[in-house]
Order: sequence, then C-alpha cells, then structure tokens
Amino acid sequence: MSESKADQSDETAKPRRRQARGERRIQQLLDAAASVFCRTGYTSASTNAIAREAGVSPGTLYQFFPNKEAIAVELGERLNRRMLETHGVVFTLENAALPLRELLDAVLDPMVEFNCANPAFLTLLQSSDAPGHFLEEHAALHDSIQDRINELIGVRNPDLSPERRTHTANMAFALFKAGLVLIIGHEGTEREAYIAELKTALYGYLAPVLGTEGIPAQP
Amino acid sequence: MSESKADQSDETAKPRRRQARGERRIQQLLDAAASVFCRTGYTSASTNAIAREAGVSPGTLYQFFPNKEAIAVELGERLNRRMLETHGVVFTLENAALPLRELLDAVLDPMVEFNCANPAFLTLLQSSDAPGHFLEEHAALHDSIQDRINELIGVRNPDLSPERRTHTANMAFALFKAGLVLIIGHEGTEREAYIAELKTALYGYLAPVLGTEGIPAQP
DNA sequence: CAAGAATGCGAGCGGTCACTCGCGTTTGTC
DNA sequence: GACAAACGCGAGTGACCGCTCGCATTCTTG
Repeated sequence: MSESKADQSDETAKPRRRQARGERRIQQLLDAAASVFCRTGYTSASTNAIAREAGVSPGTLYQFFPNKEAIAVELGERLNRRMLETHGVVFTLENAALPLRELLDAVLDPMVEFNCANPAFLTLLQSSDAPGHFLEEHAALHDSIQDRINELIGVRNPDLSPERRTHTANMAFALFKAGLVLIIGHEGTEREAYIAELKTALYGYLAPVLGTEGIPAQP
Repeated sequence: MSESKADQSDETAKPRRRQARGERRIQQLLDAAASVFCRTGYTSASTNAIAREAGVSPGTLYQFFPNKEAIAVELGERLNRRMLETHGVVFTLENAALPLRELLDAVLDPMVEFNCANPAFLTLLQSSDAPGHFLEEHAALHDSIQDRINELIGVRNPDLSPERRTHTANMAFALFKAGLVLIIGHEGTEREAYIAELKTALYGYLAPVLGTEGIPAQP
C-alpha cells in the first residue's frame, strides 16, 4: 500500500501502473468513504454505499482496494499524513516556549480547523468497533499524535517523571478528543464557545504541570 | 415492526404475564448482551452471539425482546436507572455545597466505581453507529445525566448565564467520559493514576466557574 | 494502427445476520 | 388431572453485504 512503485528488496512484485484516471478514482472513493464513515461509522458502512457515493460500481471499487478494511486504512494514513503536516507546523520548539495561553492557541487552532474540515479523522480515531488489523492501524494513528504531545510536555517540563508525563499526555489528548466531539457537533457561535471552553479546560489542566509563563530562549 | 397489535391510545395493551423464570431469562439475556456489546460494540454484536452467551436459543431471545434494538434500549434503561440511584446519592444539595475538591470526590468516586463495574454503560453512551430509534434512547440517556450536572452548576453558581451553564455542563460531562475511557482501559495503580488526573482536570476546569470553597448553609 | 494493460461495469456467489415458525416442555390455575 | 399460557428450541427464511468474474471500454505504448 505504502510503496507503490518501489521494487522492494524481498516481495510483492507490484507491476501495477496507475493511470491518472485511477488516481482520481482513488481520491473519489476515499472522499466517498470519508463521507459514509462519518455518517454511519466503519462497521455499518457498506462498500456498495461507498461505491454509489463515489458514482462507480462495486467492481470498480475493488479495482483499487483489496477489501473494505484497506479503504479505512488508506484513508486513515492519508488523513494522518496531512495531520502530521499540520503537526510539523504546530509542535515546534518555538511554540513549546510560548506562554501557555498562546501555546494552546498555536496548537489547538490548526488542529481544530483540520478536524472540522475532516471529520472522518475523528470518526476513525473514535471507532471502537472494527475488525482485527484495522485496530492496529488505529492504534498507530493514536500513538503518532500521542508521541508529539508527550515530546512537547518533555521539552516544556523536563523534570516530570516519565510516568506522569505519559499520564498527562494521554489525558490531555483524551480531553482534546472529547472537546472535538462537542466542537464538531456544533456550528457558528456555539462552536466558537466550545473551542473556548476546550482551551479553558486544557489551560486549567496543564497550567500546574507546564507553567503559564513562556520559556526564554536558551543561549 | 414496532407495535403489531397495539391499541395505540396511550397504554400498551400488554396481556403478557411473565413468570419468574422469564424474568430470570431476561436478566441473563441482558447480562449476556452487556458482555457482548462491550466486547464488539452494538453493530457487530449478533443476536445469536447474545443468545449463545446467555445459554439459550435464538428463538428464546425473541420470546422476550421484539428485536435487537430493544435489547440495547432495555439494557440502557436499566443501567440508567441504576445510575440514577447512584445520582440520587451523589447530586445532593449537601454535596453541592462542599468545597470543590470534596465535591469532585463525592460525585466522581461513585460514578467511576459504577462505570468500572458496568462498562456496558459507557459502551452504549459512546456507540456512535447504531440505527434510528436507538439513537433517540441514547440521547435521552445522555440528557438525563446532563440535566443533573446542569442543575448542580446552577445551585452552585446561580449567576452564570444559562448558555454558559449549558456549555460548562456539556464540557464537564464530555471531559468525564473521556477520562472514563482511560480509567476503564487501565487497571490497578494505573487506573488510580488516571482517576487522579481526571479529578485534577475537572478541578482546573471547574474551579474558576464554581469556586473552590464550600458554600455555608443558608438560614 | 495494433496490442496489451488499466479501467469500468453489474449481476451474482457465498456467507452472515436478524428474525420466524412449528412444535415440544414446563408452569400456573381451576 | 386438565387446560391454557408461558417458556424453550433450532432449523429455516429472506435480506443484505463483502467480494468476484466475465466482459466491454479507454488509455498507453511502440
């Protein structure tokens, strides 16, 4: 899935040459899948419904994905990749040194915006049903974000024990996801209100651990 | 599907006389359902699996429940009823007047204990898939808890605008559920640690709104 | 252009699931 | 004991779902 054209050393001779049309179809199908997953969740989403939403036949769908699970995995990977691009901008050392209030703005605003624009990401992160291998991918998604938070806390407060740091990172992420559900579930000024509430909550939780002041630049 | 021979006026014409054996079966089936729902989620749980777990045949299951949805609804109602008994003890005026730290202990400890003992409750609260009517029941469950929180905030800080109070109650409940997921997902000292983290988070969030001090008794 | 590969289709296959039905067993009531 | 109602069974039914297959169409390449 990941390596499309690289002749990898060992296995999987993949002589599949995609045409531009094919890449376009894949994108259509993933967009449709995101829409259907959001509406019904992973398990209840039927591949026929995804194909219909994409305006293609079931057979065409299986031209590009070996099975239903692969659709969710590929969608998750793509969203995660785009999320990590946001991460790269967001979890920087400069941001980590900011006063807490500004740090939260700098981290949360892009994250919230991304998730409002791509609600499927939250859906995949939350989906607790789903069979076997999908759960592993799910966990990987989770950890990849978790690590960033963990790292940021470590930079900001190096004296914290690793256990407390992990607990704090886990809880902070969980609180963030909980807030996201409310945020995505509302619109307009209501949404803005919940964004503010989420920041308040995280500020109150993290202030004692990370301090409210910024960190001066190191020599 | 729904009511086959219902005289619809208001009451359900229910000439069904249950024997003690039947009530016992119903409890067995609900226990089995709780177990299966927890393991696989609502959608992926099959009625055959529930019947097997309860040690009865599929036909017997349908002697007591008209369809799969009704099982989840009845289970939700029973758990909610038991939860409300806990609520009654927990959301009292005396508790509302306590210093915030103790208020959180008084409210959260029983709630956490209940949810650890009945993980199906969280599963039903979280289940985002599930078809039509189940979602209404789900929302009702949700609101019934939400109202209690709303009320407690109102008693504690009557000057808060209704909108802010609702936002605060929603967010507090969301944070609680997020913490519960972590708590139920761990055991032993890890679990204790996350309980402490959840209390810290809620304290940090609620302190500016509710105040940290207790409220003296009114004349 | 010709040939082969990639794309596209949709009826249909095997399987699972929610739910039913006919019939046998237990229980309560007179 | 007699009768009806509640309980219990499990093979079976229809619907849906993931996925396949044979065949038609479109693109790339030489």
